[in-house]
Amino acid sequence: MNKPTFYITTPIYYPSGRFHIGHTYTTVAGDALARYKNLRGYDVFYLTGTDEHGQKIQQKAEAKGITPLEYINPIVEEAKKVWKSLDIEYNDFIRTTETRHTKVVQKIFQKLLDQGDIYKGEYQGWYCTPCEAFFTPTQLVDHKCPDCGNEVHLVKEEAYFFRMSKYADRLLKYYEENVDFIEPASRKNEMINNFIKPGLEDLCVSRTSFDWGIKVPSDPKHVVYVWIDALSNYITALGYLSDDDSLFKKYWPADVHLVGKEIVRFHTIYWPIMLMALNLPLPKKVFAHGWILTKDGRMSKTKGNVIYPDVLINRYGIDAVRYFLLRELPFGSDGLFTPEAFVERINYDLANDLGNLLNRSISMLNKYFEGKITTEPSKISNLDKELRDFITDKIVNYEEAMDKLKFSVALQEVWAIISRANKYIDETTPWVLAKDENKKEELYSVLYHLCETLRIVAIMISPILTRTPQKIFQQLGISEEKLMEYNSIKKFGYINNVKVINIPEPIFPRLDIETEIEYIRGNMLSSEKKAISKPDLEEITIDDFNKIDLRVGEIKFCKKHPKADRLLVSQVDLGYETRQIVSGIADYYKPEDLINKKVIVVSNLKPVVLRGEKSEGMILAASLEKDLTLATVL
RNA sequence: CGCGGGGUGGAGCAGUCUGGUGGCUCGUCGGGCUCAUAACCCGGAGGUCGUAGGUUCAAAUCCUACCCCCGCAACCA
Repeated sequence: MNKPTFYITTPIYYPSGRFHIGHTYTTVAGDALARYKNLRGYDVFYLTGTDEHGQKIQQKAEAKGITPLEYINPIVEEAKKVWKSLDIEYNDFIRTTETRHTKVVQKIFQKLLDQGDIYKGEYQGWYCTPCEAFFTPTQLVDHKCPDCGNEVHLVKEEAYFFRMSKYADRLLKYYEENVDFIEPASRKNEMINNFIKPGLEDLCVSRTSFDWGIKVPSDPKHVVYVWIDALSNYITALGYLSDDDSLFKKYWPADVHLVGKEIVRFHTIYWPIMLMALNLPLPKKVFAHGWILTKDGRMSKTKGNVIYPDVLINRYGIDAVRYFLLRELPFGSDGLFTPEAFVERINYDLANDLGNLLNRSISMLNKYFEGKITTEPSKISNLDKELRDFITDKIVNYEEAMDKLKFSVALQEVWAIISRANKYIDETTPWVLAKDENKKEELYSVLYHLCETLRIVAIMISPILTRTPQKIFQQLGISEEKLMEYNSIKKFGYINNVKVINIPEPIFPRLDIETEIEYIRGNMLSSEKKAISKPDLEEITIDDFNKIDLRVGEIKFCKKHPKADRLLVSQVDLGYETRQIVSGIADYYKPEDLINKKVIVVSNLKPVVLRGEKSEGMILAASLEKDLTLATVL
């Protein structure tokens, strides 16, 4: 009676803009895993949600003159719509602005404070005024600023800290004892080498610089910073420390936290340590997937290469999108999205291999047996047996891959079956058998095996393709529940007494490759235009503008910054004096190109020191996509 | 010497831990079939497995050095 439980989470997403295919990727993967585990008899809980606090949202809302919630709500509604349009079946959607979350976060914070894991301290640091930077004692060189060599002084700013270092050893031990905790394993080494070995620093867990957040109960001028606020959603959603914590008792610890590789650190260091401090069991696995890249690198609005899921869903359907995401991109490493790959995958795999297999099988059954499968065939040929053995074999591989979250591998295994079935038709040549009345039984066996294979395939793809299995069942004339159950694929020969549809309909129409590539490209570009036409910034007044003093200056001398890759150091003659200015343009200009150039300079910008070089002003430049050009004067 | 990932037929990837036929998808060339969505099936061509050394009977795989690409970090006044 008691099913084993399986708790899956996605990260909670930050609703500061439209959700793109990257968000979709994680969420679809989680959904596929949830559906798979469900099929395999687990009691699954799948959680997603949104992380709604923080300075950025506060600023965006202010810029529009609305409250943060007024700003967020439509985005969240939109996100839920997208998930619905992808058949994402989450068990809960948590928003960090909900009371069930904020109340518990306050309790957690207070608890950690009471037991001494969180303490009130200062942004204690040795502050270098010219550099405007804090340094730890170990970073100082001869008690002086490591960058500029100036005197530093101790500065304090009130904040709350979490004692991370206290738990470092326990964390390493947990890594050792649970080798599968972080996957892929390469991420684990990265965490250990980069962050744990050098020594964990206490983590600043409150802010006073903005107030859109959960107030620290005992000290309301502080808000709880993102770490505790966002990460704890995984337990607050289950009712931890609430009146009803039955879900928490049932499902915690999580079986898998799905995360992008950019947030591995938070989930494999901060989060486990928080849980240790709360004396709770740690999640069993944190799985980091890669990014979806395009030909020219990461997706970004300014590059105009962002893909939004709704564009693809509306034109190609849910299953095409879900299939592509989980088939084309190896889960765990970065993958490439190209319009070509997308369209070709749909045509070759879905339309040609699977769709056509269904189509040809059904039409033959109609042609030769009035569309009826009655009983199991009495004689099994060698070819039949080969097909059966092949399928049995592939099911084993499929399960292994799914259990390891290797969706693309799992789908390959299923498609191997489809491919084998297509070959089986060639080998058995039903159209030849049909001409010989004595081969009637043999012919029946072939069609029986094809229908049964299609039934098995439909079940195997059901975690990933949510609509297609129903279409296959419907065309095969299968309506009995027990013919759709997962365990029925383990033994060949379940199907009987079905009458297939009279005229098969293509479940994936073939696409015209060129047309569709154009279409997708067009939609990637249009997002670029939107990004440029709508700057999301506050207006300034003429008085604000007049504060800026712009001067034309001539670059007399320029060199590479000795300690920074992307910086150039120029001596700029402003007429009344020569200034040294540091600019982040080394990727675009060589020092010698700049000499004698007349540029526009912000002359009254506060001087700072950048990696040891003083900079007294700013040289203006304009950038579009990858290019950057200095604003020069002829 | 900051950290990590990667360099495999024209394209995109697997294989590397546990040395011993270099595999998959697409493209390309040729053949087969006609049940089917001009789909499906078979075969061929095409690879110094980044470079140079080393270990070994044997290296894409192990060791050493180097080159190149991509992220992160630093940093863009």
